[in-house]
Amino acid sequence: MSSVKNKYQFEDLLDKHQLKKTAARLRVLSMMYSKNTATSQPDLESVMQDIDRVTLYRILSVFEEKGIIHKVFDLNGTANYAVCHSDCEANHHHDEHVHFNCTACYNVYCLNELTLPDLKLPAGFRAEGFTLYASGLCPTCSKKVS
Amino acid sequence: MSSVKNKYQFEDLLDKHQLKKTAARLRVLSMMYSKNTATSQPDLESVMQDIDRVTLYRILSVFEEKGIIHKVFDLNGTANYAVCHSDCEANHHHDEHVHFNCTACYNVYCLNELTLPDLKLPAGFRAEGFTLYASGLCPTCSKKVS
DNA sequence: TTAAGTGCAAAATCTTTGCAAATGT
DNA sequence: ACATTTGCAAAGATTTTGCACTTAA
Repeated sequence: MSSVKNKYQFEDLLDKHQLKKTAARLRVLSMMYSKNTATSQPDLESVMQDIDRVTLYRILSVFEEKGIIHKVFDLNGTANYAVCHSDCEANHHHDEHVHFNCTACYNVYCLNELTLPDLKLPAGFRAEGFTLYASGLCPTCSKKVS
Repeated sequence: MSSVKNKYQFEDLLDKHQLKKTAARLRVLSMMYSKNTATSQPDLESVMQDIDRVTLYRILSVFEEKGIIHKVFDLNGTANYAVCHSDCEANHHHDEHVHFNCTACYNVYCLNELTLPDLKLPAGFRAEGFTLYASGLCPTCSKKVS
């Protein structure tokens, strides 16, 4: 997966969704693509202190509507946002993957390469989507402990 | 599973955890055991309007600490609480089961009878717990639609 | 030029904290 | 009687809304 993108690809991405290419949006995109973990509103705020808190809320919100990012809740119930992959459509996300929440650093990893095993639900339940949350130690924190 | 309990069993449960048997706590227990879905703070508030909002927060909080209930977040990131089963210990919950979140009525069902299939994580990740969230239509809402 | 996006102020929620009064044991 | 629990008020935190100013196209 080509998670590394340059400035022009971010601009294209915004174009594609009929969003204006503002500095704030480009910075948010650039930050989110540079990390392999999901980003929360507090994360964004602390990194981009010169951008208004409300603007960040609105950027996350419009990116989610357009299907550029998707939302995932961590162990504390805080919303974290991660970039979507090509098969994500607006409001119909391919979030059927595994999220890993580290209990030490609280980072949320999207493990896109894993597929969920099939699962039979009790009679009457009609499942449309699945998300598996795993929690424990991520590679980085795992090293520090052992 | 004997999810139906009477007044005396709730009192025993509180006793066991060295909690005083107050009217508010007994009512919360009774409500949570009578449902097969998880309960959110807003749920509780609307049903028990005569009990102070803060008291409900504190009851949920102490029940969770003692391992009487466990927390699960629904699709909207709202905390929902469900009664724990016998193998739940304080701060070490057996929540390795499947949660089903209905997209129509937003109820959260704990499907305790299902076990999670094994899953291999990428190198470096040390998983301690798993929770699978399924979303779709619950039996009740499923009937209404078809 | 003008529609979209941003910043600021303020409102609306949600959650926590402190303390006095009430309750359970 | 005494420690716990509750209710109320108020503080904190988070998220949303309205509107004037700014910016991208």
